[in-house]
Amino acid sequence: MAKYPKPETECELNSRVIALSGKTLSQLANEIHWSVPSNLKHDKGWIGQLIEVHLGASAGNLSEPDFQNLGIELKTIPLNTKHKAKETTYVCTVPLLNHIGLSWEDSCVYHKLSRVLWLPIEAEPSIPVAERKVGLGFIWSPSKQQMQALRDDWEEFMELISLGQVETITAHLGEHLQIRPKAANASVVTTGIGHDGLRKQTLPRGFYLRTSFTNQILKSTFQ
DNA sequence: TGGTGATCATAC
DNA sequence: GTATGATCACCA
Repeated sequence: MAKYPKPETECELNSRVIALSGKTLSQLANEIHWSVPSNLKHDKGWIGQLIEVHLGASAGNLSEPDFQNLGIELKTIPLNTKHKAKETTYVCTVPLLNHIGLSWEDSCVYHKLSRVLWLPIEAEPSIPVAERKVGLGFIWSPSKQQMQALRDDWEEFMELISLGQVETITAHLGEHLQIRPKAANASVVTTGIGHDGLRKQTLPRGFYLRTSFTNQILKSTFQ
């Protein structure tokens, strides 16, 4: 029997989230005999994976929700001293090929964000990783307005991509969603559509949620 | 000092 | 390379 079996219901997941709130990362790491890195420079996904184990998320690299049976995606939110989101949130890879006719409802952004368990965690560099505390997580779905806003950004991006303008897209575009590189380094390439309409090797990119968007979610939840 | 562009680890 | 998990590092 696993020490942290997967939660069977949303209610059960919620109780576990409440149990995690207020705990430090060293407490959580000690429970599963993990050592705490002194910084996250070489362990950028460490906190996310630590939380996955504690909540009984299906570990692994499947392109499925973290809690498949519940259809819920887990996302940690790094907070600064003002308790605001410090970083943008990665959503998924940008489809650069075979996206013709792809509808919003069939997009990875729509699916990933339809139901999310947000878990705020202290992330000030001045606080040692071990002493950082987990906040109170909550399960969220986009409001009608948020959904429409995300859709508007997504459609704008997908139009540019289908016109072969991927390389003109910068992180400045998009009100709530943005597109930035998502790769091991700048020499990684994937196939996309060039400005001439032909296939072209280009840098893989991902969709990210701006901090203003996640902060809006935090505010409406905790105000 | 905040946001954009770049990068890190790991499984397959 | 792509998928998972994100934060780092630098420049405006």
